[in-house]
Amino acid sequence: MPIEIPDVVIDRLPLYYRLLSRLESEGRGVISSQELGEELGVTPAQIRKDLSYFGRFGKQGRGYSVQRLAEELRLILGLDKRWRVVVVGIGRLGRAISSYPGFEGQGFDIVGRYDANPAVIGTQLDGQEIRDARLLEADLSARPADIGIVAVPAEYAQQVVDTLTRGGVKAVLNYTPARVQVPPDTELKHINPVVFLQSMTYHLKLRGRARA
Amino acid sequence: MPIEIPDVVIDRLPLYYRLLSRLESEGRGVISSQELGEELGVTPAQIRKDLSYFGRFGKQGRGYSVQRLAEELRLILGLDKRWRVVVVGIGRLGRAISSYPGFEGQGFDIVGRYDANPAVIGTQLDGQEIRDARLLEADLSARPADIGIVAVPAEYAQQVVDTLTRGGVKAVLNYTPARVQVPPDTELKHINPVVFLQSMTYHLKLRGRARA
DNA sequence: AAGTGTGAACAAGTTCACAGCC
DNA sequence: GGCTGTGAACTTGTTCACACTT
Repeated sequence: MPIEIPDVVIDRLPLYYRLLSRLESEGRGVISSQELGEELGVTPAQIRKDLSYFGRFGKQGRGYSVQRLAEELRLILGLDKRWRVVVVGIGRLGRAISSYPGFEGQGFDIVGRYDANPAVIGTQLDGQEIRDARLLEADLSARPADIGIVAVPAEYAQQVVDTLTRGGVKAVLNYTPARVQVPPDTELKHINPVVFLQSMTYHLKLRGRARA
Repeated sequence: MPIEIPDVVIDRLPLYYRLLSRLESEGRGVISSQELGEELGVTPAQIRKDLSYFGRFGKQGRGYSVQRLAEELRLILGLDKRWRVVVVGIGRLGRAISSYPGFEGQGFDIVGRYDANPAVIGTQLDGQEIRDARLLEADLSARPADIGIVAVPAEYAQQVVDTLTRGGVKAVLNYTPARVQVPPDTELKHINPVVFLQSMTYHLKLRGRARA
């Protein structure tokens, strides 16, 4: 692909993929951009344009083969591979995330769980031992990982991220409210529920539903 | 404000606010858009433009009063009010979310926790009883809530959301992978870690770090 | 001198609309 | 006839650059 593909497009693909994947399992054969759009709340033109960055997957007058398109999206997103994920910080949140049943089926293998709390280190979760966070760097050099999920207290976020990137991790999902720095070749995304809520309250306030 | 404020602008305000709030507690008096931008990875022009939608908060030649700007953002985002939040689905994830210490300090009160599992109903969490999800609708009409957080199994997401909106909730944070419908006057945001990971693997794949 | 606020220029992203193919 | 793929038109969002204020 010679031209640069906008990030917003990439971010929509998993949405398309999820629906296609469901339709595929339901045995649906063909679908139009019209119908996809209705289902997803996106304009049909948007979907066609997005897909056209990657190739011509549809048939005029007919639509898209659900199976074909799902497979193409798997390839585009790299979901035909398995990805090695480490989770650092096995508190309440880290526990919930790392046991999330949705990862495995989508090609994400939790290959390591780390914590700094002596009461937690050495205990088992889903049949896997939680390891001392100090071993993270050595573990990564022995057996690299692709993705790091960070769910430690905010004040440790940066040092954990540094360890991850030094260990060759090229994508970080940060559940901490701290903004962290990563090298330019590393993907970084933040998940912070407070930020989501705060932008929603702006709209709520305009509707006058606030209480003192 | 006569003109419409873009949603992307609203979404950046909590980011600005978080930094300002930290600087405020550190006693920092004044800051320029330049420095704010460096700290946040945003251009100074972006910050000035965003703020200009809401008023003139800076002083030429000087910058912004940290305290003043933090206060203005609190007002804009409605963070001077307290917001009533109910959490539906108290499994591992719902438990982690609803006990997240960041909410309370930011004006979000968890006023109700609901689950459908008899083993969980009636138990305590942070000194609050987990209630039968079937009581949600009645509870909401007696004591309304502003925001609903949904962490139930995906197949129940829509019916929970319907109950919430029927009960007058005007903002929903959906932790479920299911796409749900809400009335047009209701805010809806999704948090789905798999979607985040899937868009990151697109970039990872381009760097050739995948394993079979 | 330094830094805001903002119209104007520019860039990015979305939708239109239709030629072309099934 | 129906629906894709895609340039072109349009809309939205970002950056520039400078008049203005302290």
